[in-house]
Order: sequence, then structure tokens, then C-alpha cells
Amino acid sequence: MLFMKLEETVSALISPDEALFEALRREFHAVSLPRNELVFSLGNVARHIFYIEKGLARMFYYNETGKDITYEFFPENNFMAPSESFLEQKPSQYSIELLEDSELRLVSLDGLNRLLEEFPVVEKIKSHILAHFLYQANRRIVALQFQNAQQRYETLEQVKGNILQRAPLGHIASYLGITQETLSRIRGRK
Amino acid sequence: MLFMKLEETVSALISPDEALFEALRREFHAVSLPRNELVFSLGNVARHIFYIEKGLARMFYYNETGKDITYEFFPENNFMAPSESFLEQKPSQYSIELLEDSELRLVSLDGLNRLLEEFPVVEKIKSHILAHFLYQANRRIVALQFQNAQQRYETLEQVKGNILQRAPLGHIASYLGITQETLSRIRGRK
DNA sequence: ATACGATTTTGATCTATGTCAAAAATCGGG
DNA sequence: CCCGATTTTTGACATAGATCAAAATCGTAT
Repeated sequence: MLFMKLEETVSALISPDEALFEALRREFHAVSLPRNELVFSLGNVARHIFYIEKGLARMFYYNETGKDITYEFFPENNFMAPSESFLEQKPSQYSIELLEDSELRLVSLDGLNRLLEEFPVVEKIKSHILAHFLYQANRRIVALQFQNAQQRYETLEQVKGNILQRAPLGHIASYLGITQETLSRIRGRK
Repeated sequence: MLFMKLEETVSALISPDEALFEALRREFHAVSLPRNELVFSLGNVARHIFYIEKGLARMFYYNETGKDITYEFFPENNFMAPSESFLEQKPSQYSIELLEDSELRLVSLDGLNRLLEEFPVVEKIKSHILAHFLYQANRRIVALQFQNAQQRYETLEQVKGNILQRAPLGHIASYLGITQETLSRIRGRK
């Protein structure tokens, strides 16, 4: 049987344990969904955490002027979730959309709680995921605080190079905090 | 005996437990330090997590051009730490400085591990703290991504109003990602 | 109280990036 | 493989915020 991507990721965080993997397989349900599918939409309370085994997703929100802003990209082998909504069980301002045909695994809050009860070590996985999200956010802040558009583009290129080829211009531009015209010009002058 | 601020904060996260509080008192050492004290400096591996019971601190870094940039302010009743350095035990690019005479409590990595071993519930506190840092970072990103300087100033005013009176202009400006001249002008025109 | 250094404000430019509009290129369904 | 729709590029101009310089104000040690 094929080794799940999720298992690989979890193995990197804690020492492997077959009973836990079996529970993970039980609680993380696999779904294949097509490009453009909205897997979570704003106004709802997040009921699942997603692990993306294949494909690409983005999380976005609408700012005060109604403009669609990409908050984050999630390529394969990443956990993703509207974290505050899921953890605090309150409505989210974010939506999640697939940019490619994708294979996801999703666990419900109940499923996660069953896992936590049965395997307390899952709390460590949760901490690791949160910590990972936090580091990522920290780097974004540093970039947005005092780098210019070109530098932020280069940073993104280094950190998530293939996103640049896989996501449309407008989404990348809003992620970087610039307009698509400016992004197009940055690309032009290299 | 005076009820510790740290205990109050922890009580809000989990159901109170006298044995845990005693252990917290044992592992979190109290120190009073004066204004301008550098409690952690860049290049080192963070050995402690701080809880600030009274006073004000800021975490900062130097960007490529050598400019001092405030990454975050920590007023009383907050946990603070160079989180990535502490959790991954690697050198930090951040420093932490006190902006007022302060009362801190600090726990070492060993102390935290002893607490975790004795009271597994502490892992939940850790998750809560990480989650809190993450939400804070998320809001920063949204602000820096598509709000103008004035809007970011107003957001800061709402979220951490008293910081505006307590921290010097230059630190607030770099936190907002603008120059001090621009911040002074924003203040002027209200 | 006084004076000196540090911080904040004000003024005059300059520049990166935004805005609006239109042309060019690319994509995806029939 | 073609055509309309979408995405990207290009151009002209506007503007928020940066930069550099100097003046005003504040805070603290004497």
C-alpha cells in the first residue's frame, strides 16, 4: 500500500507508531476535488483541518473595499485551516479555494479530539503545526514591514519558488501586497 | 499573599490547580529590571520564555540596511519570547529590550520541560500561547498587506491603545512599517 | 531652574507604487 | 483548432510615503 504523505509529515514530527497511523487513516478522510472548488467559505465556523497531499490551494479574504486578497498559498504536503475559526469555533472571514485538482485529507474537530484523547502525543503535533504557521507568519511580517515590492517578490521566489508558476498573477500580487500591474512590471524588468 | 499575574493568565486558559500553580511559582523566577535593559540579544539561542507582569518591552531586529525595526511590543500580562529561537534552539536575529522598569518572570527550557512532564496540561497552555501569537501575527499581516499608514495607526490605537503613549515615536513607526516623519504627520493631522 | 542631548515636528523635494485605460497574450470549452 | 473570455502587459499620470535638512520641543542630570 502506498505510504500516505500525511504519515510522512507526521513521522518527521514524532517517532512513528503504527497504532497512531491507523487512527490517522481512520480520522483523516481522503477526498479528491477539482480546481476552483471552494473547500471552505467565509461566514462559516471551520469544522475541519485539511492536509493537502497533492495540488495547490489558497486562503483569501475580502478587504474593506471588497477586493479579493490572497492571505496564504498551500502547496502539497501542508496542513491548512482557517486556524482561528477552527480553534476558537467562531465564524471565519477567510475562504479556501483550490487552484489545481487536489487530493485532500480532512479531519473534523470531533475526529481530532478523539485522536487527542487516544494519543496525547497529538497535542505535540498540534503545537508543531501551530509553530510552523507562526514562523511562516513571522517571515511574512518582516517582509511586509520593510522590504520593497521587488525584494518581497524575490523572497517569495526563494521560499515558494514553484508557486510563481502555478498561481495566477493577481493572487500572487495580492499576497505580496501590491497590484498586479506592479507585479507584471517587476517580472518584466528581470 | 498577592495573586500572581501569571496565575491569573494561566487560570483563564485551564481550570486552576494549586499543585500546578506551586510548580509555576517554582519554575518561573521573578526578576525586576530597569528601563533600557536588554533582556535578550541577537545571536544567542533563547534559553527562557518571559512573562511580563509589569512594564513594557519590545522585540526588535536590524534589517539589511542596519536600521533598528520593532517587531512587536509586549505590555504587562503577556508571554514573550523569541519563539522560533526558543522552540528550535537556534540563534535568534531578534533582541528584547525593556521600555519601562519591569517585573518579569522567566522559565528556562529545562524548567518548562519539567513542568510539561509533571503536568501534561502545560502542553495545552503552550498551544494556547502559540495560538495567541499566531492570531496576533495574522492581524499584523492583514494590516500590512493592504491598509495604508493611517489605517494601520488606527488599528494599533484600537488594539494596543496605551502603547502609543508609552513607546517612543521611532519604535512605533518601525512597528507600523513607516518612517517617524510620516507617523508624526499622521498624528498632526487629527 | 538651566542647559544639553535626544526626540519630535515641519518643510521641500523625490520616488515607488497605485490607478485607470487599452492593447496584447493566453486559456479553455465547443 | 478556433473564438470569446480571462489574464497579463504596457502606457500615462497621480499620490502616499520616503528622504534629507533644519527647527522646535521635551526630558533629565546638574
